[in-house]
Amino acid sequence: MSDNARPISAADTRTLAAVSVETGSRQERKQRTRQALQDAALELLAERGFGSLSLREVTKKAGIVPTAFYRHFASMDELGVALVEEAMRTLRRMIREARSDPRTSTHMIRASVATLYEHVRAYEDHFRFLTRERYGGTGAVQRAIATELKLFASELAVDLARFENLREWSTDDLHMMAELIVTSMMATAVELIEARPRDQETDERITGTAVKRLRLIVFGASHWRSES
Amino acid sequence: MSDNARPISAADTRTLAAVSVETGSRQERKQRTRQALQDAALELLAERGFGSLSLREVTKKAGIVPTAFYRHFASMDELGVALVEEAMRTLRRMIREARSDPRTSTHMIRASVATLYEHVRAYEDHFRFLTRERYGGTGAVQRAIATELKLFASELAVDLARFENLREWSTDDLHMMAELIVTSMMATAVELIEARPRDQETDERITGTAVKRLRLIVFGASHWRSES
DNA sequence: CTGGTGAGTGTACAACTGTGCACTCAATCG
DNA sequence: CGATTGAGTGCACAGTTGTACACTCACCAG
Repeated sequence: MSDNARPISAADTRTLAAVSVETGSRQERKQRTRQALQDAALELLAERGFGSLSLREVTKKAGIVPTAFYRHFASMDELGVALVEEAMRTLRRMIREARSDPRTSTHMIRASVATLYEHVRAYEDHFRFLTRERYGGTGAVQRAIATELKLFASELAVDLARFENLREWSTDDLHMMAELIVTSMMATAVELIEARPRDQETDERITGTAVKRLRLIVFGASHWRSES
Repeated sequence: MSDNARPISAADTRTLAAVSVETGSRQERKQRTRQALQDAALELLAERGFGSLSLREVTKKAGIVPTAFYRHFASMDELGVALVEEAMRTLRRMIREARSDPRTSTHMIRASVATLYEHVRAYEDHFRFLTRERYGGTGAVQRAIATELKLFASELAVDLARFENLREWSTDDLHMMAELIVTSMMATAVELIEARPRDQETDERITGTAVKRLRLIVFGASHWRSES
């Protein structure tokens, strides 16, 4: 493209690692660079897929030399799995919060969407990563997300089983409904992240649609008649 | 260009292009190589994301030299957009078929899922590409898919407006429902493509869940009460 | 028949890729 | 305390990347 001498900024974009004052025990510092690698990757993943992410880029942004990467992960795939775990921890924290005050279904939906909204805005990188790589990913990363998300849906199914309208539902049907809800929430997350322009009005339109969508699903559930 | 000991098979994996007998007019042959490029990309995309796809790989598989790529596309992004259009043509053909015999909602759902199933199996590459890059993609490709899919949902919303139960729905709500249906169908497509093991039983389980899911949405719609 | 057009070729190059190897030197252990 | 460990360094290498440039030569219009 341009005729600049430097192709890519050298090391001025480092995240943590060596730049941070060298304090703490050996283990602590190792843990910190490991986190720096994950942070760097997560940041780079804002505009590109995990598949098109190079080891060198990540280490450069993290502020370490390429070969030092292997002190923390055996491969990029392993980094990816670590990212899945980190992001899923965020997701689980979110559902725990949403679960903390059980009310009537209508208010609960609104409260849940509000909780989702706040978590998406607070942890955009995590949600972007999960939604991007859920289908777009490859190999270990995609598999890890699929597994975790299925587990996540199972937990939700257990919660759903406590509602009166759903008392007579089969486990399979509860699972189906839980997965539909999870997929809907992931779609909402994508819409929030990809939203343009980014103003209050747009956000309210998206969350409003999300509420309607969930309400539609719940209404469907209330009037469900299981048959062949 | 003789007995070079190259690491990767030279040109034995080519798709069409130069390998096909050189017949037809100039335009026809150009069109054929263009298609060969798209086919090659689509095939490579079975196991990797579009972002991590190199121009050289594609041209190698298509059976032409790298620099010849630019005779057909100005960039990889342009190839990507062409792929979106090709895949969307398949999607539209599918919905036209599903729309051809309108029946009662229950039977229509079953028929629609059957149509989806057949098209997914017949054009796996197209569906895999769309579902992968819908969220996982970047830049022009993701935008193109989002636009096309939104258009697609709009068409579906018009169809939905014809149903009696939905006569009084607002345009926005119909849109919301249509998008929910589209997302559900895309999820079904992913499940079918990613299905392991690949036997009749698994396929039936997936399509069965798809039917239930859609039925749940439609039931919800029937009992919907629009309010604040 | 003749000249121009343009799809495809071959060579070249600088940038970037993953990873092997030998190293430093501070934190930790016995 | 001295010995060991292991996170991070620097260099090296071969392979791949996008694309610039000059080219061939079958085709089609005149």
